[in-house]
Amino acid sequence: MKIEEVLKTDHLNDSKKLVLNIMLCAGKATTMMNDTLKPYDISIQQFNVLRILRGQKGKPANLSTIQERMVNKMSNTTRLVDKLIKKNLVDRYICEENRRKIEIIITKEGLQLLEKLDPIVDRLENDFSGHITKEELIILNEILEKVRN
Amino acid sequence: MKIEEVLKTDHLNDSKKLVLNIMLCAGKATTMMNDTLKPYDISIQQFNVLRILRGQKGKPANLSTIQERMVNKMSNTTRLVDKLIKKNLVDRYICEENRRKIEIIITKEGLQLLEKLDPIVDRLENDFSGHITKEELIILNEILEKVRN
DNA sequence: CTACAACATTTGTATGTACAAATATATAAT
DNA sequence: ATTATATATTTGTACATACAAATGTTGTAG
Repeated sequence: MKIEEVLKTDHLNDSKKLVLNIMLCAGKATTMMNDTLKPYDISIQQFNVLRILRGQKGKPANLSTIQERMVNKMSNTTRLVDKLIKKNLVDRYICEENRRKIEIIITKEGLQLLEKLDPIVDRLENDFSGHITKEELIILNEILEKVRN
Repeated sequence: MKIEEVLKTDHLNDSKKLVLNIMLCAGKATTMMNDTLKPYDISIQQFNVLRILRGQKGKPANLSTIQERMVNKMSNTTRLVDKLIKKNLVDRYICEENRRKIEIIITKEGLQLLEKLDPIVDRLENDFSGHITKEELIILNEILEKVRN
């Protein structure tokens, strides 16, 4: 479906189209992801935090480190982590060397949940680019990286 | 900057990269848009509703019509419209033929605000695709439409 | 040692997103 | 006419996003 049909409007220039296409695609990805994660009682952002913590390979992460690496800008990592603690997916300690800092590590339950989710999320990501060829996928990523700068 | 650097992770497959690239680009567009609209005390979603109403060319729109045409799925058009009414940018009436329906029209102030914003938003949209060529822009839109289906 | 700036996190408020339940009105079936 | 069903909107709750202000901690200049 063309952008113009979605918005029931007349001709749009290509720059306007790009912004709308990006937003619509992001909306689609978000919805797919939310629907997939929902049965596991976890939000996209919570899932992202867990993946970042797993990437630490045992080393604890500060709130600011997590915030830096989040895909979407996160303006409230504190509350996000609170929810993960309630679900026993992460633990939080005060850093002994610098008591301003908070150290966060993923629990065994957190790691188990991620292992269960990994193949499910992989499948979803493949589905998301299921309507384009391998070549188009590569071109798309190249141009999108330029758009980001 | 490569996706892997952003996330400080090792190799990612192209499907995963696409989802991340889309989300990062959408985040960039959202931030640019928010920053631009902020001085005018209006959110992206409120701006979108105003544009939809202007597209009606005098005809009133129902809440469900607005909802259909929103770029991002909107699960709460009622409260969004409430805020626009408070700012005198739209008016709301109960439809006489079908009292279940609500008719919403843009006010003169709403139209004036849009006229002021139009060139500013156009510039922003051009900036957004400022790092890619005209040809890349066209290819990008073509492939993104396939991704959306 | 004290005052002050810098840093890291937390809290508060407004807005937006997702979904379910509630309300109100219109249409159809009996 | 009464009941049931569909339609259109509103309200409630939980979570996410954006930003500003507050809190607590560390490092440093005097």
